[in-house]
Order: sequence, then C-alpha cells, then structure tokens
Amino acid sequence: MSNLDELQNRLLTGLTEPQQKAVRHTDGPLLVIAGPGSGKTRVITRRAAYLARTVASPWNILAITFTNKAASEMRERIEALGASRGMTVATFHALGAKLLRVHGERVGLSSDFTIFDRDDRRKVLKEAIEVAGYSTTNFSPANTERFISNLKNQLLTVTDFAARGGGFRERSLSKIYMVYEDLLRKQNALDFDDLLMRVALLLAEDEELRVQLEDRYRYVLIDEYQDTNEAQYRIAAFLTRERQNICATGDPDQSIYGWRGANIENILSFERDYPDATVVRLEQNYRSTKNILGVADALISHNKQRKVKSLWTENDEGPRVTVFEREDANEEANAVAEKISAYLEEGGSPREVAIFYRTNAMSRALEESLLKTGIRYQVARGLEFYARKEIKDVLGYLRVLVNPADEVALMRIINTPARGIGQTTVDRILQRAVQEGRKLIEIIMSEGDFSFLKRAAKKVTEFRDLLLSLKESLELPPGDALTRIVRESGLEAMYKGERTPDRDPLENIEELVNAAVEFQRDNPNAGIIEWLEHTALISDVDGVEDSASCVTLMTLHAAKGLEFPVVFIVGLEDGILPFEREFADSSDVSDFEEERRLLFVGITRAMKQLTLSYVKYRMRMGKSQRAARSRFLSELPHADVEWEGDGVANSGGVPFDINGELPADIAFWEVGSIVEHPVMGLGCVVGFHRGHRNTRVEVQFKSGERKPFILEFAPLTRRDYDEFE
DNA sequence: AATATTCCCGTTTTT
DNA sequence: CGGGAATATT
Repeated sequence: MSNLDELQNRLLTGLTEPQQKAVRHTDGPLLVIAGPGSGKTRVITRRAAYLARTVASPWNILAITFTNKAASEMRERIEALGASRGMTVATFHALGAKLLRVHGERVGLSSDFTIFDRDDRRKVLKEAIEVAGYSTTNFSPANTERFISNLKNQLLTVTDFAARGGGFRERSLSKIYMVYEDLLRKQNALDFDDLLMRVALLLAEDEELRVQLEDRYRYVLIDEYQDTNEAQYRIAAFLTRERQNICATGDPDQSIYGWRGANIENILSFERDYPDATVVRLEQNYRSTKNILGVADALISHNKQRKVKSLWTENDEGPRVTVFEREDANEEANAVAEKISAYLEEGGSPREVAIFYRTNAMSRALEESLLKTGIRYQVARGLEFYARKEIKDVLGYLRVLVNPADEVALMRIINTPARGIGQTTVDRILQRAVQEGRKLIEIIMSEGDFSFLKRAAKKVTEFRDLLLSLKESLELPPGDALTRIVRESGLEAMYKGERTPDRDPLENIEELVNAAVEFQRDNPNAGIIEWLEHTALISDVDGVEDSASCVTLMTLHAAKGLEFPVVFIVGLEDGILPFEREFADSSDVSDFEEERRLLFVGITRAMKQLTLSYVKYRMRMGKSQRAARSRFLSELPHADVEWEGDGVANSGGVPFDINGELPADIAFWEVGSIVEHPVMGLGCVVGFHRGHRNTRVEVQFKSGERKPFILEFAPLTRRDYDEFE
C-alpha cells in the first residue's frame, strides 16, 4: 500500500457512508446538509485535508468559517491531519479585508484603510445625518445604520439606491447614504459591510482579478452556508464560477441571522444554482441523548417554512429535559447556580457547563449568582473589551498613526488625555481645514502659522510633535509600539490616577498589550495594520477558552457551532424567546420561525443534560414586568420533559389562580393570562395597558390573529393555562 | 476648558 | 437600567 493510499484511508476511517462520500468528493459543487451534531466539522476538516493530499496544494484551498475561533480551530485540525500549512482559512470579513488590502488599489482604495467598528460607524452616521440636513430625531442613527447595512448586504450602492427614487423617506436616506459614503472615503475607512460589498463588486467588475483569484483558490469550502447574505453568496459564486468547486455546508434549521441580511434561500436553492450538485445529508446525531434530540426535533417540527429532515441518534436515552419556573431573574439565576453547584459536587467539571440566554443584558443576574456561589465563569463578550474607553483611546492613537485621515480616531485622541485643546480650538482648526480644502490632520501637521489658534497654538504644536515622535514607534513590533505609545501619549499617567478598587483601566491596557504580543508571536509576518484589523474583526466567541476551568455564558447566537455536556437556557418567556419588540404590531412569521430555530440551536448544543427555565417577572427597561411562559415550551413533547416543582407540576406553571368568570377586580388580568372569546376562541393576553377610564388589552388568538380590546366591555372569559394547549 | 449634574432616550441577536 | 448629550457650575 502506498503512502498516499494509507493516508487516504486514515482520512476515511471511522466515518459513515455519507460522511465518506462528502470527504471523497473532489471536483464539482457539493452540498452537505448537516443536522446538529452530525460530525460536520469532522467531515469538512477531513475533506480539506483530503483535497490537499490528492488534487490540490493547500495553497489552492479556501475555507470560510463563521467566526475567527472556528477558523483557527479548523486550521489546527487540518494541520493535525497532516495537511501542510498554507491553506487560507478565514471568515468572509477577514478574507474581504485581506483581498482589499492587496487589490483595493484597483478601485481607488489605499492599503492602509481603517475598519470602522459600530461605535465609529454611529458617529460618522450621526454626522452624515446632520450634514445631509436632517435631524437625528427623525432619522435615528441606529435605524439608519441598519438600513444602510441592509442596502450594502444587498449590494446596493449609493448610485443604485438613488436611482430608485421613492418617497421622502427613501430620498432622504439616499442623501444620508451618500454623505456617509463620502465621509468614509475621506477618512480612508471602510465599515463591516464594505468588506463584503467592495469585494463582491470588485469581482463583478474586474474579470482579470476574478480569474486570478479563482486560479489561486481552486477549491472553496463554505461553512454555515445557511447564514450567508447576498454579498457573501455572490463572492462565493464569483470565486467558483469556472471550476464550480464549491462545497457548501450548513443546516437550514440553524439559520439565525436573517435579521442581518442572511438569506436562507441561498442554501435552499443550492441545487438550482448548481444543477450538477452532489448532495449529502448527514442526519445521524452523535452529540445528544435521545431525549434532548427528541425535544429539539419536536420543537423545530412546528416551523412551517421548512424542509423536513429526520434526526436520529444511537445515543442513550439520557435524563429527561428539565423545565423550571421562578419568580424573577435573580431567583432563576440562583437556581441555575445551585444546580451547577450540585453538578460540580458530584464530580462534574465547570468546563462542561454552559448557560445560554437571548440578550446580553441577561448575563448580569447569572454572573452575580455564580460569583456569590463561588463558581468560576467566563462570558463570551469579545467586543465589550474592545469597546472600553481606555482600549479605544490606545487604539485611537494607533489608528491615527497608521491612517492619519481617520478623523473619528483623531477627534478621540486630540484631547485625551486633556492637553488644552478644547472644542473652540478644534472648531477653529476644522474651519481652517474647510477653508483650505484640506484634511484636519494636514492642518495640525503643517509647519504653518498657528497664530489663528490664539492661546492653544502652543498646545497644538506639542500635539503635532507628539504624533511625529510616536510615528517612529510604528517601526517596532506591535507589543513594543503599544507600550511606548501608552507611555508617551500620557495615557498611562492619566489612567494611573483613575484607579479605583473596582476598576483599573491600566490593567485592561496591559491586557491589550499582551494581546498584541501574542498576536505578534502567532503571526510573525504581520504588522500593526494586520493587528488593528484583527482587533476590529474580533467576534464574541473568539475570546472563549475551551480549556479554561469555568462555566461558559453566552447568547444563543454565539452558541452556534459549539457543544457542552450540560446546558442551561434561561428566559423562556414570550417577548424574550421568542423575542418581541414592544408595540410592533405586525410580527413577521419568518422572524418568529427564526426565534424557534434559535432555540433549536440552543437545545442541540447540549450533549447530556438540558435545563430550561422561565420567570414570572422579568425586568425590562428598568421595570419589572409580568412575563408569560414561552409558547415554545408548550411545543415540547410532554413525555421527554420534566416540569420541576410540586405546585406547578404538569400544569407547566399556572401564572394565576383564578379561572372561569371575569373577575370583578381586573387587577388579576395581566400579560400571560389565557382568555376565551365567544367568536375568536382561545387566546393569550400579550399587551396590557391600564388607562384612566378603561383597560386596554391585546389578545393573540390561537388562530394567529391578534386584536385589541377594551377589557371592561369585551366578551372575554378567563381560562386556565392548560386549555391553551 | 474641565468637570459635575441632570435628563432623556432606546430598549435583540453580530461580522 | 445605562449611556450619551445637553446643561450648569467651577
């Protein structure tokens, strides 16, 4: 047997028939529909290694993952399989940034562009709204941001959108979009969506480059294909146009980023896009117990817009899935902490345990309880670290030094630490810049006469000298450069004075320096620009340590692709999961089904033990509000679920104790009450507003209809919770 | 110019 | 509840 045969065998051992089929497939389009826990990652890594040992060099392979963490894990696993280095494994965004650094000059982009994060973007947008002549009360930066982001994900440029015309709103937004793009261009900056849109447009317009790239990346693998948006879809298609060597893997039931422009149709219509496609279905689950998988399957079966898929496992039955109710979030968190405590006492390890929730804000109560109970934990929140003031300050200096046109960063550091350059002075410089048609930084760095700045002239000169001096540090490796910048800029001295017992900014800065040193060690050829890029593209789960001996907390979105033996999912309440915006009257069915998929993703992360919980009162907007048990809970099969607690056993937690007639005292009516209407049938109170003269309720009926009523006059009768099933 | 205070708004999920 | 911005004070 030759070495090659032996190796090929090694890459196929332990795989099922369909898994082997996927690994052995080399040329032509391949779609792998992979249910949760079906060994998808194993198949992808083996296939990448297989390609690299048979038909291509690692250099010719491009693998796209959803997070940086997934990328580095995949890279490691592929290398462990004996495929040599040199494969490109990255997220779409990282790939986009890389391509634009090298080829961006073809579309007038200089290679030292800055990537604006959400904060920066908001600031620019706010300015754009004002410059365009509108008020941020009519066009909120948050909404406008989403709008423009969606346009970019659909590959609609300013020109495309302006050409569409439309009413006042569309035309105003088009104007704002135009100013926004202009401000970005002037600052030599791109936002997240540009990293995709620019590449897609570049590939569409520049056939020479497209051919060159396709020749390089002969085999393209894309994971989590169900969560690709139009821009990503087009990039993938352009890169594989001639050879059609595209391998898409994913699961329509795990599509949870529709709100971000992801189009589930991309995976559903793969076979139409690529008529020659080979399709492999991986339906056997190796991760979860029968109970957990049964619950997941029952839940997802309620989705109407879905291709039915059978999930099965040969694993043990396992313990039943547990559901419990508590009064409020604190008690819920205490209960979770207690249960974890008990698990640890039985010899379990904290790293086996994860807690998932719908919104980041919900981590707080959990953190407090874990802290109190003495359980070590980590929270998946990569972005939060880089959003800290002190971190943004340090990175601000770096950004200005790398890209002097970056005015968002410049405005941040010009008077941080305070150096006597206040608003008045900045305004004067700004005015001068406009007069002379130059950039802010050009005025500051010019040798010219600063006398127009009056008293502050000296300060500005000093600032200029500081920047000139710091510029030299860019020649140093990132870690050393940072250390020097922190000291010379005066940030170190400033933050030394801000130390308090519960907050130490310098410690965070130190951590940043360490991160830079680590990056430098892992990427010896990378410079400051690459490191800045790295910090801009970091994701929430990227900071999660698999080896750390602690419980992991994260949002359900961040949990995608991971697995844990013991999983808790908290906050199963209507309004939270499924999430509902307040007073959004038309709840889109597809949004609703996406919420169900989100819970499905959460449930299927669990290997052995799954616990779900909900509370009667949840804090929202600083107020405690009555919450109703999530309707998803009633979709779970009774036999596989154990309802904890005596009083609420089997009933699943009755939120009140009065049945039957309309109570004289309407104080007993609240969100979550079950009601019956003589014509409409059974329904659930989803909105409740007590006015001076009457009480208005909004009822969601089983039929799907939703209607408002005035409680005092409506023919509504209270019913028991169970009757709603 | 810098700091202290108040008030008001939005209020999911993230590369 | 918490961040940011507008306002008041030193």
